[in-house]
Amino acid sequence: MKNGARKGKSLAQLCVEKGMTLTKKRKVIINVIEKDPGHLNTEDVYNRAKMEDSSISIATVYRSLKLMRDYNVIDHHSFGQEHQHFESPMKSHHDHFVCNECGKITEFTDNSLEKLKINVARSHDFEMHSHRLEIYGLCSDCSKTSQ
Amino acid sequence: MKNGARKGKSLAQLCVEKGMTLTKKRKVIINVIEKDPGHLNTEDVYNRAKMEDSSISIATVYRSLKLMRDYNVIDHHSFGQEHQHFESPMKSHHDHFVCNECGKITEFTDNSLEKLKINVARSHDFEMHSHRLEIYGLCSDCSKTSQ
DNA sequence: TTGTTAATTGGGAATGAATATCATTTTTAC
DNA sequence: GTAAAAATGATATTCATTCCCAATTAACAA
Repeated sequence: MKNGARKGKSLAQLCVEKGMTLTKKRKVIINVIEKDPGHLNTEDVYNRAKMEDSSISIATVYRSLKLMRDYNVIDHHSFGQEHQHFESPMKSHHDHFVCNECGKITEFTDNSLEKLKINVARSHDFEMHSHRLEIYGLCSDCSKTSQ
Repeated sequence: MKNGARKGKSLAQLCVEKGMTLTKKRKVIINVIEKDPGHLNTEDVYNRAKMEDSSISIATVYRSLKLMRDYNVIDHHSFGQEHQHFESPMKSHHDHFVCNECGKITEFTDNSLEKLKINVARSHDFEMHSHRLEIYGLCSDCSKTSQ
């Protein structure tokens, strides 16, 4: 399976395989992304990267993230009106719950949903490369307190 | 059903029901959205609205769209890095294919997919208000020519 | 190593969509 | 009609993202 094959490889390895030059700055950025299991926006990545290398520029962060996006080694999302978020594709594919109340983003996976997506694309003669599903509403915490 | 109940009502009616003031300018904007069956971005709406009322300002278009969004009488999307798109919710819910090559956005509906989304949200104790699914890849035209 | 060339970078300017401001106009409620 | 509230137009502002260019670093043949 696609994601299975990726597991075990570091983000750095993936970047090299795709032909990206691994500079010092990029290593720092990659490191930041790999360390964090959640969703990071560009500002987050920048702030954390600066802790390791204070000379790093926001432009480099933007460029590197864009590059990794283009090379398909990281996933990016833009939830609603929010800024772009990035996450390492090391983990297998998942979708998101976005809470309209507290803004919390939770991941979930559902195999039958994944299969259905593939079927739907196929039946519409669409060659699927990627997909994303976001479900908006109230997370369990917020739906309790709003009663 | 939710969308079924909406069918037949005009966007203008919906706005009034929700408590929005129906000004001349807003009528023009509503008219533009209702006329177009597809996806409009803010610039599109502005350009078309100006044909009916040349005095209309882009600020008013932004304000009106934002208002209608907040009142849940129109749907908005931001596909990938693209700008926001709007569409009338008169039509029943649908998802989108987004072609990475030509940028074309196609709608599709799949009932079993819809049901599955509901089930998944329920089983994760998430109170679903809305959802969106986008499938990225190559449309049938582009996947042919790229061979 | 060293030199040469290409790629990367830092910092600040530029871009562009979206929002805020405020004086003026239109709506609404009476 | 009139007064208060809401909406509008024009423009300024914000803010994430990208561009620009000189300086730095990487790649690699000799």
